[in-house]
Amino acid sequence: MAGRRPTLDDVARAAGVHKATASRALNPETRNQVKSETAHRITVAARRLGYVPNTLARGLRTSRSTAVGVLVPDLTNPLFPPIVRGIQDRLDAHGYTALLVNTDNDEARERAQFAELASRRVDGFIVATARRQHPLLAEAAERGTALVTVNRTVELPGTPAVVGDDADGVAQAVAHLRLLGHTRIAHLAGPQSVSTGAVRLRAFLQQAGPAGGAVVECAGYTEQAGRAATRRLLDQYPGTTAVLAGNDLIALGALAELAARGRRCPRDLSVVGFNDMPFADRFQPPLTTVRVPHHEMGVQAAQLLVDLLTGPQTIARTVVLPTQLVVRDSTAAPPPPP
Amino acid sequence: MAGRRPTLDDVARAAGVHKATASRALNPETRNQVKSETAHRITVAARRLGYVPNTLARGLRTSRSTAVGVLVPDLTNPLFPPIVRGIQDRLDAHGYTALLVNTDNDEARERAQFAELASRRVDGFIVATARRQHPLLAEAAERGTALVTVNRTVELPGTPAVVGDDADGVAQAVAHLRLLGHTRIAHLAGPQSVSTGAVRLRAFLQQAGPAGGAVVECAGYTEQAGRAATRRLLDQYPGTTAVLAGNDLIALGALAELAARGRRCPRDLSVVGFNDMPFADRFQPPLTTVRVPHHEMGVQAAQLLVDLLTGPQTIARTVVLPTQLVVRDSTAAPPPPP
DNA sequence: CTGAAAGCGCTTACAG
DNA sequence: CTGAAAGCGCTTACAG
Repeated sequence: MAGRRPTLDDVARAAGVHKATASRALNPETRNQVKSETAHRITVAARRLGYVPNTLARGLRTSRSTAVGVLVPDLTNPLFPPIVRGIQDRLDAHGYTALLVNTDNDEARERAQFAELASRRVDGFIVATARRQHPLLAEAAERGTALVTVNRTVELPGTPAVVGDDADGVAQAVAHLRLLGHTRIAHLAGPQSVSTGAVRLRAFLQQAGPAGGAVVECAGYTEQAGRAATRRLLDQYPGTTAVLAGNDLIALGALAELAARGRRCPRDLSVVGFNDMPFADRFQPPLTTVRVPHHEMGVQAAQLLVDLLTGPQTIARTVVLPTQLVVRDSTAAPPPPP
Repeated sequence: MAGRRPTLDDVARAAGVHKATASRALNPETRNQVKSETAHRITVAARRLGYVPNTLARGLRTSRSTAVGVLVPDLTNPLFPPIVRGIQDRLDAHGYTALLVNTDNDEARERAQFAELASRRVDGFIVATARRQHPLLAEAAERGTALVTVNRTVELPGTPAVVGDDADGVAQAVAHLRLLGHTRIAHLAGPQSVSTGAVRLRAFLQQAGPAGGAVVECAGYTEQAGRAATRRLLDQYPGTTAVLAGNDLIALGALAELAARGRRCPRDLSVVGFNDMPFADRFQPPLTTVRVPHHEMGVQAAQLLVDLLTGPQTIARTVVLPTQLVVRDSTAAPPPPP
């Protein structure tokens, strides 16, 4: 658009030096290789001309794009903006840029987006779409692609991940419900194809003990799936007095189904969510939920990837971030038995 | 990361042709320039080798990055994910990629991010951070940078924009309140440095008529600013029975201040928001608000920019999208006078 | 400390 | 229809 941007050669000419010298002067890492007086002259010329280095040309030469691909299912799912923001913040601090794509939980779309990112030669990937079994990620890891998963894990040994301590979160939630007097606690489990769904269910079963609690699996982490699952739950296990939802959206579905049946939360049924998504405190009723540090998750994932990209031989770590139950108004003592 | 990706030359060699021919065969636009048998051989070789074209190299040569810079204040503001998603969806359809950055309403940060995008040679910008007076955008427009604003406008003649019909939205909201019987309607105006703040205020004053309604300006489109403004409003204009908030976050602040004073919505005060942000229907109380088609806004903004970038001499249009009042539970008839 | 040269991976007039 | 060559804007060994 702009009428030909000045190049390094333009700057060099203006400063009366060779473009190689200009390149060295303008790069902080090599600036000490040039006489400070010359460097200064070049800097001034660059500023005067409004020179903006061409990152693409630089990347072509160095085979590093300083760009990172970020895969999320859908940015409009309120879970992801804080994660993405955390990623961007930390990436920025290291001079990287995020290339963000949505997969809509569609494998074909995910492959297309992945190829698009690859064609832009991203240096690595931060993946929030991981399923436990994930051929695309397996292939990428096989090729030596730098890869970090966030919020979820993939069952690929050696793939670094940043996740919340979901098991502890479940334990806190169940303990809270027990303390209120609940004995018939059910779990609206998230999809078992995804690590969070599996981990939270396993933790629930462990907390529920040998007697066990009712479990209904949701088709997805959506309000609609949560509502459908709640329908089944209330029909099959009418004695249930408390529910631990796989996430906040599922909890929202439970609240909707409750309302549709003319039952009240928490009077008739206590509901605990998972994630503490934005504005969960403003819902009707304000939602008791397990807070997961999403922004920090993104920050750590970005840091992990940067370490991988720049470090000599960084060990692949998995970072587990603490979770915390936030008690609000959707939980209360169980109703007296009829 | 991956052990040297195959280049066009590798593909050409594998197919026994010159790389120029391979280039033509692999590009849909030039494929007809090569014998279809040869083209097929090249395509097969490319697939076999797992060839992924290098968009950076292509961009260097063609001086088109097929990337677009997108500026938002803060992705975690629930207003923006739908807009960004709309942008991405339409950009994708045209082979463009969005480079998304957050400015945090900080001018220095915005300049830094803008320069970063410029260094990545984005073909144009979609700007959701526009202020009415915006030196950075003025400079960019001056240089001939392709630019579209979304949701807000900048006072730069000839700059295309996609906005909601805010004036009509305000009219609908005020009419609704009037019909309920309200006569003392106040406006918690958004910041006047931003077009939405100014347009909605102007429309409100027009609807309020010569008698006028109370107006308090918020320092920002935030819950906190909304709460502070509500405090001033209730102190100075205790007779107010209904409030039109500059946006939903401001409305949320109003609800918070109300709750803190032990007053109820809608019984003591009706509140109308603006935007219909995600989950506004799940708030306590479900919020009456003016729906703005954010996803569509993003779609249209992306289309406008693509037109600008690819069209011969496209006229700069401004697109105004319809808004619609959504009546929920935060509005009711005014309380009987004491 | 600075310059000359090569090359990153493409595309595209220009020949043939 | 295909090839040879130049060049997009950088960086970086290699000389001097």
